[in-house]
Amino acid sequence: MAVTIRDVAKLAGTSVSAVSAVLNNTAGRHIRVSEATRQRILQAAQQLGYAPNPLARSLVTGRTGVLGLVFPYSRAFIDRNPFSDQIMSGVFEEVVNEGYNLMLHTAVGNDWNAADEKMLIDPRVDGLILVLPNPNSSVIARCEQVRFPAVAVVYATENRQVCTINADDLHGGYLATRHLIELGHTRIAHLAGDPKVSTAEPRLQGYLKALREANLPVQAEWIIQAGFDWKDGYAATRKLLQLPERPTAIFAANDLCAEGAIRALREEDMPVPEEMSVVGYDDTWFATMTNPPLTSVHMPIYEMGKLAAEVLIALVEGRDVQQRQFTLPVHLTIRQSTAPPLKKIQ
Amino acid sequence: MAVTIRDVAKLAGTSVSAVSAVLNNTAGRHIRVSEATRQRILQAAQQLGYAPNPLARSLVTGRTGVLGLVFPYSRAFIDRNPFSDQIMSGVFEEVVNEGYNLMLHTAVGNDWNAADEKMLIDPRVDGLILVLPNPNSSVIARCEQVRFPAVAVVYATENRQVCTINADDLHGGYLATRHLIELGHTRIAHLAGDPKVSTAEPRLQGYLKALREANLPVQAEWIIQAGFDWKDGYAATRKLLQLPERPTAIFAANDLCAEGAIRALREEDMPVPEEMSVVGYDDTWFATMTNPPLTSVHMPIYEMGKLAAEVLIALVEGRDVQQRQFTLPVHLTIRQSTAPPLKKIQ
DNA sequence: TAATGATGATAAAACATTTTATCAGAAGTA
DNA sequence: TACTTCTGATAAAATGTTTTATCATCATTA
Repeated sequence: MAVTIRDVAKLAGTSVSAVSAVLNNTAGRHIRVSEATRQRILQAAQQLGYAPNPLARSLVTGRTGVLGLVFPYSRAFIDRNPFSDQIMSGVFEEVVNEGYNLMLHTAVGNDWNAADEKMLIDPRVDGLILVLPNPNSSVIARCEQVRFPAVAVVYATENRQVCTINADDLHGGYLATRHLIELGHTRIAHLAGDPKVSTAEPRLQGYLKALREANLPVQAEWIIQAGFDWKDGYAATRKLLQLPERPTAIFAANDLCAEGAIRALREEDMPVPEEMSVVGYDDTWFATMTNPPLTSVHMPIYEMGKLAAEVLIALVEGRDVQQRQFTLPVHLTIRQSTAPPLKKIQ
Repeated sequence: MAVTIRDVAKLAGTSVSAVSAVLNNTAGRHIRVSEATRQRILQAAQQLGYAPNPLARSLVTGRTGVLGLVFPYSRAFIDRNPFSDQIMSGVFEEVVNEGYNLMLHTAVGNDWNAADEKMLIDPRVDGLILVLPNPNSSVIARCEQVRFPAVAVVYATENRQVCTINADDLHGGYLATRHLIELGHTRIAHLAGDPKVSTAEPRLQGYLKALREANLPVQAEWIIQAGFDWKDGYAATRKLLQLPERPTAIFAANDLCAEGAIRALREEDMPVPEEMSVVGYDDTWFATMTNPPLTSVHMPIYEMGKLAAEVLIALVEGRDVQQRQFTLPVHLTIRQSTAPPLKKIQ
């Protein structure tokens, strides 16, 4: 059906190996071919519209030019989280620029079983980019075990064989909280993220660090186990507002969580930022769309995706990567959801 | 390096073909194998942790179990448009459920050149899902020409060989406009989408149809060529507000465009919906996040993605698909951005 | 008893490449 | 002249499967 290398060879009146050498620009290495036949081959290939079969090629070379991108599958995560878009966007940019292709993988549950792992570590891809909430995922261990090229976008606490990429979430939590302190707030709540997700803990630690540094007491009931979804922020804030002693500022787990908080506040007629300051996290495009626009810790998500692809490609191509762990800097983007606290007239 | 079928055969003390037959559950068709050796083979495969090489398998079977998903590459489209997420989410759901894999493709420019087409129509994928703004894209033509299984998610005006999937955008435009008319509006503007995108025109036609049906005059300066991005809605609305005779309601090209409109109105201290009603389009999760939450035409984007994958899989597996064009229904989701016009006291 | 048919199994072909080994002839060198 | 080296090229091996063809063996039947 499709035109093969044999057809080209026949039309050019030469051998299969000569065609292969010419079309891969590898003539002169093992196989020599004269300029005349070179031209004949090129012309024949052009005439037949020949395209090499990547499967056959990969089978013998052991390389496919395809990278696997692994996402934790959850409809919520993919559907309504700008995070996944941006990381994919970054990965894509690099992958396309470097002439690679991208294969998408996912798990139906939260983690992977042995059968899934076998599905991931697969000759069809040269390497894997693992976007995982859980740094102890068995997939990572498996990749390390069989030395399959992989880069994990995850906040890894321990030293790992696999390259890991994360943002400085500890500093992010610190920046957000310090900003509120500098505005004059002393009663600052934190809506913490899902503790199963690796970024939740360092953000909380950053929050605590800033409080300690300013000699502010840590109020246990102002640290609420919320989550990364919109509804988590909403529910947590409602809980917060029922406390006898209310905070004057909220540092939310991420932008969606912050939006949930703003809604709960709006329902209670507490204007943001006048009566309550709110800081988000991630600083995706979504942060500019809320009302008021969110002050948020900027996470270089796009850059993390791009870097992940970059490192993986280096690994795949055999270049040695000296660095094991990459921690990208964060910064604070100040918008209109934060302001000094109201002076209480007593 | 990796364990092959030959290793399994050797350990089981049998032939390669027997192993293949047993592991593919195809024993009895051409090759017969006794229960005893069957067990030996199974045990050997298990013991060695054998996984078949998909490349080699695909090379001979001509099937890969991989579908290609083609997106128009634009950073804006991928980054900040809930549309792409949802369609991908739908495709993913079906693909995972049916045991297929997904390969992501894109073009750096807006369309594809001949070299790109060769890259898309590729033995590595069994078929293509084409998410294209332009129904006249050469990729579609190419797929039709070489009879490569493909499904296009696009509003196709003409009858095509390739299966196309779209939503009833004409009816959507009609629903949005009729809703405003029923609220009592008589001066309704439309911020039209990019005419190069195939959904723009039918939405405009639906708008016109509703106006005609209600015997309302069509005011040319109230139909503004805007676009599908946030900034387009913002700019168009500013233009609209400078007109001597202002409308009392706006039907925007999509939700992002509507949000831009709301912002421009907020800057001019025109509260929505009191002084201006705004209707969006798409009804993604984003529509619930704006202030006020958007009345919007619900597009079954997720379902379109899912259906696209479903149809393509049917095509790939050789089941005959009787229907060529699939048009999914839309409906209106009413929220708080629309209200009756203010009664003018004269 | 010879022919037929079923059973269990294997060898070999095919898939489309790349890579390695081989080979004939020309040219250069002792 | 005889030996080596270089040049242009091809045949064959290898990649890891599935599929087709072939082959014994044994039971069944005429």
